[in-house]
Amino acid sequence: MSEQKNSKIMQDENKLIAVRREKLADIKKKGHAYPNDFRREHYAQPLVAEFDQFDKETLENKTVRVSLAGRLMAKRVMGKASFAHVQDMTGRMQLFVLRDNLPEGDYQTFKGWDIGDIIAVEGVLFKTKTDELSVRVSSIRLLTKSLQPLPEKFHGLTDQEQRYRQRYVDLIMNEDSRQVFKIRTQVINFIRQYLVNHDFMEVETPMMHVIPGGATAKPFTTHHNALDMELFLRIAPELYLKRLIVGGFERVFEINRSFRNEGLSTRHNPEFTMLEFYQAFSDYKDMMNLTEQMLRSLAKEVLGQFIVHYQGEDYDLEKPFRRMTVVESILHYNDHIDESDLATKEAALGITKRLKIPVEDSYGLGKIQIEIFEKTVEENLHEPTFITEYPTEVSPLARRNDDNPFVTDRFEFFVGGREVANGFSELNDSEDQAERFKQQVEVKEAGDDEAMHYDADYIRALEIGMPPTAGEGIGIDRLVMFLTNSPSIRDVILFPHMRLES
RNA sequence: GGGUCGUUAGCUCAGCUGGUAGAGCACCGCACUUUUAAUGCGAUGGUCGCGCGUUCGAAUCGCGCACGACCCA
Repeated sequence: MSEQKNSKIMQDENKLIAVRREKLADIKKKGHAYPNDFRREHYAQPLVAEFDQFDKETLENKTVRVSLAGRLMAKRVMGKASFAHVQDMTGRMQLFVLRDNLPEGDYQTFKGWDIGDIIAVEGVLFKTKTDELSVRVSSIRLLTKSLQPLPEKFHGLTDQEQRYRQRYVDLIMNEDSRQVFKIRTQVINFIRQYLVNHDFMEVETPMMHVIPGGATAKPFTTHHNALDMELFLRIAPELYLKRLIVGGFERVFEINRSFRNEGLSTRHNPEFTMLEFYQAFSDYKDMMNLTEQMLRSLAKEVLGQFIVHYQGEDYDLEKPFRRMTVVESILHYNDHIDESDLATKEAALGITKRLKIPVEDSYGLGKIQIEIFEKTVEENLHEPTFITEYPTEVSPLARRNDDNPFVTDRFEFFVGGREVANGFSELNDSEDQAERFKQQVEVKEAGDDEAMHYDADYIRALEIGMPPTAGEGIGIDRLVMFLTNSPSIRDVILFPHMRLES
């Protein structure tokens, strides 16, 4: 029967896995195959940090007993002696496994283990002929049998698709990848601490919205069975965070996952992480200053320096960030456009025609300016740059500028040719906000499914009274891309959305 | 949505104008007490992404599809 079963396995799985499955069956026959009674006392990297400085003899005299656990990543058997590497969450440690240092039979067992197995070892630290800190192993156990072979050790896992789909393998094999996600965690920790230190309060607001708001984007829909109602996954937490400002929590932030039902690209994942923060009694200029200081400190903290290397260019975040208006930036990057070309809708339409930018009849001058900006300016904004004075038409939640109501007190922050942040003085005039919502609804009814809904409860909140406030959203994924020199958003998301495997 | 490139052993990749499928590593066996891509010898391993077509004959040529990467809107 076992013969039959084995031959079936051979048909179903490749031989490498079948061999390992037989080894596992053997272990199961002898006892518990997945023991969970080992407790390690040390990690690889800290041991290197503490003991690598000592020479051979000093180390021998210290007799440092250690116990480690992790994944077997290399195994070099030379008769009765072997070298191996075990990898834990901090790094790798070399093992020197000698038959005569182990209990009878254990060495033979060890030789049957595979790269990828999870093992536990005990022994004494020493240095090899080549001066590598290692463990002279006196006890060794298999804790978890690995059935799937890991990629070949020299090249590792290089196929991008496999790295995204099987991130667990990518993390085992690629130090670079581990580093990216460690930095991501540090970025989030730093930002959280930075804001907390500035009296901000971290909050959690709903991810299921009855009315999707706070951004112009297509939402995902879902359904609540008991209430029999359609719900939307949030596209932004903005309107809830500002309700909290109304409620008297004058500085709030949320590191939030938001969802937008758009295409996939190297800059877009359907779910993404954003920081939004709001501060009462401040304006968009305060937000720009805070952003500049926070990003500067962030780079220094997680990279150890102000210089960021991104895709072949160096960015010095210590220098003051550039600031220019939307119109200024268009003029700066387009020799053939002058101010009068952007002053009226008719003139601006001449430019879009010349640049072959598709335009809808419903677009006003503000929207047309932004289309020109996105087409001709955005990708050129490499140096850290704040772009200000966004048209009111494309900023339905932002406060109008006191001197020029055509634009709002809003900015976006760009670096490396990508938008990373968006902030503004908040619109707290409930009547103006109601008007803007109505305009959005009109645009929506005209066919723009990214336009906003009318949110009556939000208007009610503003009527209670929201103090003068400024707020901002920062795309954490894009920020991490920049700081880790990652060309694709998928490189900084542990499990990026992929099509189904065929 | 459009274009370009890719998909061959567990992994990394060769495979020319069509003629019985290859290497390295891994795996299996043997040897080996300081290696680190360990080494030496030997063996095993394939629905060439999927489908249709052209052909005496297709990994190779054509068409379609799937998935991925990059570029463009």
